[in-house]
Amino acid sequence: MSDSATARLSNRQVAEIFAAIADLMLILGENRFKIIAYQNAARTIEELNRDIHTIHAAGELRAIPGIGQAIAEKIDDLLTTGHIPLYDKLTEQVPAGVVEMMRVPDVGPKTAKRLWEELDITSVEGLKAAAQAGQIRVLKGFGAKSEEKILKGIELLARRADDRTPIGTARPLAEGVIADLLAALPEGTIQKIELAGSLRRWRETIGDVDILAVSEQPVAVMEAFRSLPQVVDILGAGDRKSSVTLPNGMQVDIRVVEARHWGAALAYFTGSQAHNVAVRELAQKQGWSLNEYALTSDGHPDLPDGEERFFETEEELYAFLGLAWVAPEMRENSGEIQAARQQANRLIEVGDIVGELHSHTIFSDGKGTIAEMAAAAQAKGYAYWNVSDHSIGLGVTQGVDAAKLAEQRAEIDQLNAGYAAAGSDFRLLLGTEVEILADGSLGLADEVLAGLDVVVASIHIGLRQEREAITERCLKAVRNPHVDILGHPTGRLIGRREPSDIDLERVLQACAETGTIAEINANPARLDLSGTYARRAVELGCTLVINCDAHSTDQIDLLPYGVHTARRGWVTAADVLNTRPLAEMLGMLKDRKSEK
DNA sequence: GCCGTTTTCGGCCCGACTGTTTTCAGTCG
Repeated sequence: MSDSATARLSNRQVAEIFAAIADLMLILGENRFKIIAYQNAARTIEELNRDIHTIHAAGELRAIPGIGQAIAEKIDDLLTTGHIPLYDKLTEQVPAGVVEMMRVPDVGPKTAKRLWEELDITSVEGLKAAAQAGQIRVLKGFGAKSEEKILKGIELLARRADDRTPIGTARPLAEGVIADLLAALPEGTIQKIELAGSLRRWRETIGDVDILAVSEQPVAVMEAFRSLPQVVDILGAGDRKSSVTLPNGMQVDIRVVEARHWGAALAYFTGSQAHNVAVRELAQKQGWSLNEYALTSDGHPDLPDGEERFFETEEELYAFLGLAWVAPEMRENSGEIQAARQQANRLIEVGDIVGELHSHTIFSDGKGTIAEMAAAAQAKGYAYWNVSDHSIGLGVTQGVDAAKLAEQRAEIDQLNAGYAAAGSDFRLLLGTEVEILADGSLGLADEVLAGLDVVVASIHIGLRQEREAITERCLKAVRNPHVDILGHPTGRLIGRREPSDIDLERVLQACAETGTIAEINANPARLDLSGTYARRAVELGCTLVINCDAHSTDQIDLLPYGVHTARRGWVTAADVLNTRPLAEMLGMLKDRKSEK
């Protein structure tokens, strides 16, 4: 940890420290419930949609679920002094390499501890050498196979640089596995098959792919699954459950259940774990024990123990427990169970989106012409499409200036006249994605922006500015009456570039005050705003827009990534600008300008 | 360590698979 108490820790960094405390306690054999408390705290902090410094300053740490007196004090220590005495003490007791060893698949805390204490192994490299030399089999309970497994695990660890895969990579691969598996089996072998786990919840990064299927021939499904051409390694091979890895190192698990178990099994394998625990606790209070197959009476007031209830759908299971069906995207134990007691949440759906307000053409870095993009939009059933090429001065790409915009306007007018003549209601709009320059001024003059239909303002350069500078820069753009939409607000690229240090709380507040629309960029590399911040934006009273930021006609198909990200933020169609028909949408933007 | 329309103390989710065992512990999800 840094000696400087002034170094500003991000929510993620704070979360990592609490997760590290939990890891160290695992090795030292601390009370397991205490460890769970630290793990829960780490997870909660990681997923907070407000800056932890803000919450700390407001004295509201204890209001965060899972943060009690003891952990709140430790957060206070960390944020004010840069240290947590307990953490410092734990790191002195356990070599860092021993914690690292737990990252090797199939090496857990017990194994790591024994290897350290009994063989003095304190690093992954040392572990590899010992396994190769056949030194581990001498331990009681270990054999040659254990050594093989460890070496395989280390290889796997090295192969995947990051242990989570961006959803944009994972989803097509997972869908390919399902398609190939269905094709490899005689028709009808599999009655039902669905992605579960974090993919079904549309998390932005995926740990393992979970696939759930119904079949009366589980063994045949297992064999076909493990024989798929893209399988490079088989990690587990049971009669109803198998695990394999794909060439990119991603793990895929499949599980086959009976049809009557589908509802409970799909809920179970969709998770999240925290959501499952909360649902099970709820079941328990009603006298039922819940597993991945069924509810079983256990201490029920009116029933003998052991009575089973099966559910063919998730809806039936939730209803039995007195809950409305919970959308998978909401299942993070962040209030969704309380919400489902009241009523079902009608979240936004892909079909609610009727237009796109952020797109590129060959006038900047896009690959399609205006006409080609428009044709793709019409084919998609959209009612409108805003052409918003980058403004000049972005450096990495050519951009539009006043003259180019006039050229685009002429082309758009002509195309629109054609649509009108053909009796189509589809309309092209002219906008721009104007650069928010380093000082907060914009890449095009106000007079030029005033002549456009919908203006998106975004940051692409100078993303590493310090917090105050980049926040002020953004606020200035948000307050500009000609700016309608703040594009991909944090500039992050998942797994490749951290978000800028922008104070989103202040920026979103300003959006709410000025009526500037905050974007959820649907490109799976961005998903910016994230689900958690989208939820915060709605809480603060912002209107959102979900845009594909398409640079080619096929990128129109990225929309689901944006909509499901919005659903992770509990967003409804009413919260989103481009669910509105053209006239209403433009009216909202106009009202906003007159208020500014 | 957290938490409370059964509790401020006493709970805290459940099962498959693996390897090395002869009945189970460890790991994982």
